[in-house]
Amino acid sequence: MTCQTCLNSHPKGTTCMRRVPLFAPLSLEEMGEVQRIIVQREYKKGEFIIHPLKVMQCLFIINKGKVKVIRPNSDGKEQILYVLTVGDFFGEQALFGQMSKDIIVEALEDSGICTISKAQFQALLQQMPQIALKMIEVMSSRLTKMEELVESLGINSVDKRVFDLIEEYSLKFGRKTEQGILIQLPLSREEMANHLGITRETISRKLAKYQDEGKIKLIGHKQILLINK
Amino acid sequence: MTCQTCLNSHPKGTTCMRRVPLFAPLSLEEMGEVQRIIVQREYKKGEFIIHPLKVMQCLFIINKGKVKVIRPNSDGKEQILYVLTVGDFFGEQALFGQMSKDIIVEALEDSGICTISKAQFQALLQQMPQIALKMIEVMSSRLTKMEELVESLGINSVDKRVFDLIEEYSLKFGRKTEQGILIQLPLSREEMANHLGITRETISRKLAKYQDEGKIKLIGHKQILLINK
DNA sequence: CGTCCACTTGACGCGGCTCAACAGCGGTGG
DNA sequence: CCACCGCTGTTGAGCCGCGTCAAGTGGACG
Repeated sequence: MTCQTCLNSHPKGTTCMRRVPLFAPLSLEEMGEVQRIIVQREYKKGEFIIHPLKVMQCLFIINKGKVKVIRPNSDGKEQILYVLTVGDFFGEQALFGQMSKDIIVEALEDSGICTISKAQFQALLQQMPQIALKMIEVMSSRLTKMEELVESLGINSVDKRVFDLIEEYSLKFGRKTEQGILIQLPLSREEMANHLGITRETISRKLAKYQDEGKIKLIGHKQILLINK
Repeated sequence: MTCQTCLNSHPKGTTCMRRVPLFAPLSLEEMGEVQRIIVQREYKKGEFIIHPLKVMQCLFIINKGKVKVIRPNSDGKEQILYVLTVGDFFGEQALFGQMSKDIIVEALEDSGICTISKAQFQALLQQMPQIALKMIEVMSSRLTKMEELVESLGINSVDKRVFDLIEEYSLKFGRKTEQGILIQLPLSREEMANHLGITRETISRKLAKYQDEGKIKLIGHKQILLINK
């Protein structure tokens, strides 16, 4: 199956690949070539895309939706490493040796994921070296992001960690309104807690505190208004 | 200045570059080419190699010694991200946009560092695409390492974090003896604490506890014997 | 409209941080 | 060579914040 969604959503032949940073440096013609080896799959919310039990050596590129990347540990806890969204890729670790087996990627909403097999992606890298350079760039910024998370977990107070997360989400998932920035939360309370290395109860209390202080306004469980100062 | 140490330590023309994973896929001839554009510098223990004040856009490759990579934060605390040693490289983030300005790299002991300027390294990547692939591989494993650290900081107890660090160092810096594995610590107590997101006092107490439990034996401040069970 | 699960809120205990005093070590200068 | 000083590490006491356990609430979704 070729990338139906891609083709469908851009009937004139231009593709959704323009939105994927990894392929940004390619010419239209080259993109067409890549397009032909892409296979798209749909995943329902909650479905596992990568899981220790079903091994799939592919590069995955998000075409629609959001996913979370998790490291589960032995006693049932989960560390959420990333929330990835349209244009992001994952699965590259498995393609370059060094795959740390127990990584789980799960769809946060109904998602469309384009996949390229290991063999074909390696051929692609040989054929279009620009992709390799772009890949280094993206991995470099992901590394920076992980380093920031390490810093946050290592030295920031819980209070700062939680508020920093809200500010990060306001940039990525926020929309400006008159009263402030309205944020569509990609994660539940428990998931946010699992990202910040704290418990669900603690994050509840912190959010309640910020609301008392007039910094934010909680709207249901899935939206936060970050109030202008 | 060309890479004096490299040339000196291998008078017959073979180079120390064989020990650098990044250049492992190159032929001898290609290594010679790379050798010619490398500039080596010596750093004293405690000297800064990368620092916000002295900007240097280079790729750095460790030829001798050890360095620590730090993220300092506004209120004086330091998060130690990595301890790098012979064959490792750093500085690549600054070469691919996205440089998070406030990273510090400091020599843990007298070190010899080979540098390649940004322009020359980019030319190298064009000319020898194998290097780009190897670079992706190394960055992928460094990413995995950071993800492990995030997991550790996020969900492991302090007790487990400290002991895991000892076990990690036993693999990297340990030497087998009759009584157990003798570890040459690359970091001081305070630095280990800054790596694990805890305080110097806490790590002292944990180590004392492990010694009481017969798991380790403290030898001065710079060695630990990890006792066989 | 009803059910259920995620979220909220409270009480309590423990672990690691803070502050403080002291010991050990290395470096420096007389 | 030793005396001094500063820095790092150790140990103790007390406190505070987050985790845990438990009960109650509300929103999301069928």
